[in-house]
Amino acid sequence: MEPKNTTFPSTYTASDWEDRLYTLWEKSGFFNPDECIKAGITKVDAEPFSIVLPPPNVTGTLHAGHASMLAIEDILIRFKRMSGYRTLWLPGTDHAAIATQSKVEKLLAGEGKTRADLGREAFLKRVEQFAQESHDTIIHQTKKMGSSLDWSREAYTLDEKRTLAVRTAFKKMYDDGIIYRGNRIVNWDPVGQTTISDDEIVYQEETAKLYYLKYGPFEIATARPETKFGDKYVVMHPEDERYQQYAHGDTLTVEWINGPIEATIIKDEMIDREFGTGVMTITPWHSHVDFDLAQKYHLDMEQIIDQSGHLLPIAGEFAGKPISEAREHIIAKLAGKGLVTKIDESYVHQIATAERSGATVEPQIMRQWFINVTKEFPRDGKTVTLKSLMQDAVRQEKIHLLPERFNKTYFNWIDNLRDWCISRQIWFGHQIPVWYRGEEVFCGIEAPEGTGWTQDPDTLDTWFSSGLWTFSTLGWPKTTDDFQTYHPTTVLETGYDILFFWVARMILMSEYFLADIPFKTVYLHGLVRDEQGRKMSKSLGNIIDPLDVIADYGADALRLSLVIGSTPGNDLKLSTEKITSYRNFVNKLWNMGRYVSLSFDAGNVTPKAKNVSDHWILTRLAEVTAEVTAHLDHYNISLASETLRDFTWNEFADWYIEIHKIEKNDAVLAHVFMTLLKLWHPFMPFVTEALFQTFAPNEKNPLMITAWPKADTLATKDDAEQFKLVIKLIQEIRAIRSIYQIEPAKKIAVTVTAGANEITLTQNNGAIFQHLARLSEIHVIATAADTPQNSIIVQAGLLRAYIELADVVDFEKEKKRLLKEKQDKERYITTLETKLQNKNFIERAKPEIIAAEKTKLEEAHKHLSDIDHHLTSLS
RNA sequence: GGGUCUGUAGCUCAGUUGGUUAGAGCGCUACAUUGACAUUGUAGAGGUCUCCAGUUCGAAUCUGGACAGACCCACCA
Repeated sequence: MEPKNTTFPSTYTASDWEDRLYTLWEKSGFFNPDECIKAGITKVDAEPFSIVLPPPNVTGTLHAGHASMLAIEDILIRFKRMSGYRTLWLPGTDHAAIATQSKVEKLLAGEGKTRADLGREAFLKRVEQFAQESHDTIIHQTKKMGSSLDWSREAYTLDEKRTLAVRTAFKKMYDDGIIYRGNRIVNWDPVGQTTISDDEIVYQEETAKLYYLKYGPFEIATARPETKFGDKYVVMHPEDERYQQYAHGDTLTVEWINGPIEATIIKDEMIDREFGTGVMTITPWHSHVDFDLAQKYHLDMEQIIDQSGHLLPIAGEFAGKPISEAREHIIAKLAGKGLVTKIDESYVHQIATAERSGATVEPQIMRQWFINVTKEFPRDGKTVTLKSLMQDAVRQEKIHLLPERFNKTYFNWIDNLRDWCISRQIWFGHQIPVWYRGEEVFCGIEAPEGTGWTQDPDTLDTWFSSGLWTFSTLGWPKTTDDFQTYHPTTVLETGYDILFFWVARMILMSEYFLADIPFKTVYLHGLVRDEQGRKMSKSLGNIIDPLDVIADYGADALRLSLVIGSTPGNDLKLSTEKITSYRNFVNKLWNMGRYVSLSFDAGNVTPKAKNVSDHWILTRLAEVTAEVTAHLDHYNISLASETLRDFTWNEFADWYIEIHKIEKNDAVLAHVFMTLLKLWHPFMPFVTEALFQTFAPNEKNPLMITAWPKADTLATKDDAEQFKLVIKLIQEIRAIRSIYQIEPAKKIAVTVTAGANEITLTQNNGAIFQHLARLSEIHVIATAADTPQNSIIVQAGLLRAYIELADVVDFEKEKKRLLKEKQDKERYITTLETKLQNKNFIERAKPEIIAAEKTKLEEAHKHLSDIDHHLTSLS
């Protein structure tokens, strides 16, 4: 039979459909919740469901990790939209200050230029041009994934509205004294020529030389002799008995690199007595711990190394030399003076490097802008700090992290949190809204009136603007409808690698400015790795480009492979084999549609269960609908799609469609298939919409906005149960065919029996066997209560089938098979009986479990007696 | 140094509060193939649930320990 629709090809070609369908959806306007309300699809007072897209950096293109983020979020959004929620998914991009600037600087370096050659204005133009190109690429890729984002609300962290939000936020914090400017020790990146935050540091293990130096009567150890010129404090533990003769504050003259200096004894408990000799000298200008110590005792601090990594005049003859060059010379000089006692060549330590430039971070004391995370202020009659606000949001379960174990990591991070340095010495970003004129300082949203003002040249850490993202995108500081409807947002879905960078900072900002949480649930996805579990990187050449995959396999296949097997907090391995297998599944679904189209009659036919197979499939459909809905409600996206896939392939395609070829009920077939299209739509929007449009072309009412299926059914459970047994029995019979290698052409004659008070074979499922004769070469010759002679027994529940195979079967072999089965069964019965005779079990186990065990025992006894009976009949 | 997680079939992993004779996909083996689909179907083989001890009537599941691995945080100079 030809398909009614002769244009229904036997293979689904994703590229023929995807762009067309995305345009169809976009034109419909239904990505925008306002349009859904206008069209009556969503009720005005419906519960809102909102997600703001974690804005990709405008540094280039999207990778597999972005693709997985888009897939997960789109699934949640499409599911909720179909379920009737007022659903908003808001897109945007991030200017990503340092990352973007350094990318452009690299491009410039290729042309032999630096940012200084261009000047601030021309350089910024260049960056913005690059950012615009990246933006366009990213939007194109995002659409290719099928993302149902509301483009009418698109935002950019550096656009006009977000700039207003940033300046408003800065001014408020400045006025409240939360933001302050101060001389403090910061992480200086000598290559990027900017400060960076603690989180932008990557520690790398390095084997270096550890020098043991004579410092007066003491011996100190250092890996960095070049910082030691100004060391005039020597620190030891107050309870260290070796140094009892020295008191805190004592001074003594020691011979040092450039001649004698006066050293002061400091006693402090932070010293580890076990390390080296238990004595160290400090360099407050270039070490965080030393700085803390110097502040504690009000010690002098002196700069030794300049911002480009060269030694200052304090180094005497070494002044002007870069660190790397100076180190060995300094040691040589010290050795000449007899001050080097030992050199440990294999000292392993962690050195701090800048994430972006790769340079070794040099701590420096500099004048920078900070957010004070420990400043106390009143809130609702209590005294709070930014730290405590961040802790409480999660501790009081206003925000749920998924998986929950990240709570601990989160609290741990906050405990160790220091003031956040928010100023950066780069050009691309939000320039700090502070102006100076002589001693005057002005902070405002606009530049101050009058002449002679100059704006602070620094820009803000990019995470300052991203921290405002959940509400700056919704119109804040204005009180817009969007803000009132969609904030706090429902879910934040992002990678666990930016929990601190971003998630924590959004909580900080939202709690401070709105006294509210930014989102209720945080779904933290893992990293996408290659098939061997390695990170994807250019140098390994193992990058899977989402666009390539979409071109070769289609967006739906990519989405499935990114979602199935992916659980919150765990990394995902992606391989082409995996993508291929889901492409196959997409095609399988397409062909199910092709089969359904053979008998599909447009027009709404109410499905009515006739055959037991109908009762079965409708009951299962209802069960699966309920399961999938529950899984999605609990963010178990992988489980939801696996449940659906198993049902679609193993039950609907392999059984129901096969049976439909014999026992037709077109209305039920079409109903189940159409319901499956809806259930699958969030996971694979393209192929489901393509099928939907093929069956019932309706561009105004796409599948995308049809109502999510309900889990009720007209079928009866008993009939469904009965059919399950029949399926099981057929599987047993097929196994026999395989065991005895009975050729497929040969029909098997089967006698089916069931006891009078047990499940009986109705006219209907008796018919199934007869019809199945063609399908699985099973031929039911009778239904009887008696055991036929010389036959093989198979059973499913209380159904039994006797297969008459006298001409093909070696009955000695069959006896052996039965004896083995008997042994297994007896062992099983013993286990069950022991269990059921156990008083503790009877008293403590749940009644359902006991009942289930009893049924199992009953069945096992029945099977055993059947086997016995059959064994005697064989001999 | 502190912390988190993982260890189940050859591979990738499910396994909800302890209770079916421990599951799936891929791979492997055998068979089938004009059929909606060779991007398919049917069946099979394959597991001491890393190891040891404990709690319990009962442990893949809970507790302690060992071993192996992954990751995060932290400038012991």
